[in-house]
Amino acid sequence: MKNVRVRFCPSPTGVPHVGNIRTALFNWVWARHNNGTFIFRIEDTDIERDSEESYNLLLEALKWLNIDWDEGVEVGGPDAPYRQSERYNIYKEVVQKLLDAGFAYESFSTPDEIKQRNKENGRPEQFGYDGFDRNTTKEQKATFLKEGRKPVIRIKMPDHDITFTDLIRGKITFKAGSVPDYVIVRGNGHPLYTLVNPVDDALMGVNCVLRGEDILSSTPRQIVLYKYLKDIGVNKNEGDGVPEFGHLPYVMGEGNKKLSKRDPSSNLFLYKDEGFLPDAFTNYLALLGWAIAPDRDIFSVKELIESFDIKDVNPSSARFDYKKALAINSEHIRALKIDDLIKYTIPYLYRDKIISANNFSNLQDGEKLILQKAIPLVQERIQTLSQASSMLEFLFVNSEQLQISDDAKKQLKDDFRSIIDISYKLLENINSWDTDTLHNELFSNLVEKAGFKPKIAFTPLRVAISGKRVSPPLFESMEILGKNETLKRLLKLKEIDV
RNA sequence: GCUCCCAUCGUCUAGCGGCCUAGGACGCCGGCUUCUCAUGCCGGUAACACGGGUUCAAAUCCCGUUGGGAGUACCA
Repeated sequence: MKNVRVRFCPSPTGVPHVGNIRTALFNWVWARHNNGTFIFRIEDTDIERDSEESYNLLLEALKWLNIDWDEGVEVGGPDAPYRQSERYNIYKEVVQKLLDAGFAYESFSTPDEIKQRNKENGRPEQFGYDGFDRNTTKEQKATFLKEGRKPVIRIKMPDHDITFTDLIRGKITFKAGSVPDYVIVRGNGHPLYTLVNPVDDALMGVNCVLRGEDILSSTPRQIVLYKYLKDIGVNKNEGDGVPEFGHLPYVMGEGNKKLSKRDPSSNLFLYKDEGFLPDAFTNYLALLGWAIAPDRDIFSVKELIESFDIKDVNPSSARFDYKKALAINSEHIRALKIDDLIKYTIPYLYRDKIISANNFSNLQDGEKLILQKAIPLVQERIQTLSQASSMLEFLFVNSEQLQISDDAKKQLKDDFRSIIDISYKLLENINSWDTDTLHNELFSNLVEKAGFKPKIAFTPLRVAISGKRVSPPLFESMEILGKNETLKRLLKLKEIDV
């Protein structure tokens, strides 16, 4: 098998987008599956919109999902630099060669003139450029330059059909004449994406291009350029120099629209902040357009890499379903070993000011102990890591700080004080303070002897202990809090106004 | 307008001519378990867009229609 060389080449604008990152993921997985090379290049030729902040967010995004790269920004490589803003000399040279070979030409027509000509010839406005300047003579050129015109540079498109085999969609043919001669360099000398993307892929020997289907229709013109680049000797790829293409289906948002940058749910960091596990999010992303088996959809990154085949990717677009993503995340959380779950949860608890440090070893001993006992209690109850904060907060405050929610107060029936009384007297005299004893004693006294229904008996205790209507298991929570604190909380509830 | 892509339950998908009275997952609705909430287990709901072919046989192949989407920039 040939050495697969794929790349991810975003332009650093805005915050990392779920659809974009899915593209990065599929490239990365395909590289790893084939023991190939994953290149990370930055396409920052749009001075207006690109930002350094956005670049850093891109790094952070890939780091979060554990997507690493073999060549590219930060790590370097044989084809450095990997930021296009640092490669202008290269492009300048390539353009000159294309011009010399007659594959590209200077075009002096202004947009208005093109529009005007289309109108005069009865062509629709969207027809685009008409090839008018292909044969500009030296004299005409001199006149134009004297007029102060600055030409753009266009690629000469051939007049035959262009066919390629898409890895995901099969054979695709574009009719001759459907793609006009397109601009590769602006009038001000600034190279455009249309040039730099194929040029860098050619120079870096990228032989497999996996990208969103939104650029499917620009593939024919790129194919032409790859061939020209091969002819002028700036294309490392074998054969005619054209890489393989695979156009990934869209990730859709609400309605039938591509998940847009404006849609808040497209922001990758939303999921990080909510506490999606990186592997779980990767799992879900991979499910958008691909399946590991007919009857399974939970898998590890390792399994993904082993099983992934770009040819199995579904060509139709997929909707991002938050609830399904949540369900996948929940399953991953439940499958975690306790120590790992603690490790993953700590940053969120720290962020929410529940605990005092950002990693386990810097925590106070008491906090460590609580976490080790409490995390198993919430493992089956949280769907995201950040949910642990609100669920566990009551274990990290004292009885004075504990808030009793209105929702919890509503659960209290008239006789709750007597239940608290009985419980208090009972618990006061318990010496072995563990879950089983607490359960047995409270159950036999409140339910069996006093005749309360379990739900009636334990609700006031739950409210007293957790301050909430819903909490982790009651007796376990009491054990973690300890006798002293538990009794204080019972007293506190007794004196509350409802 | 022109070019190109897409089409199985509400959603993500399995299916690549017979194993399909279409399988799984999420969601939703019931039930059981139960100290709340979850988990777990059991059950239910629900789809091949339409019309023509090809074939002994079509969700699967071909054509058309309809519907969705993208491109048609001196953005990427």
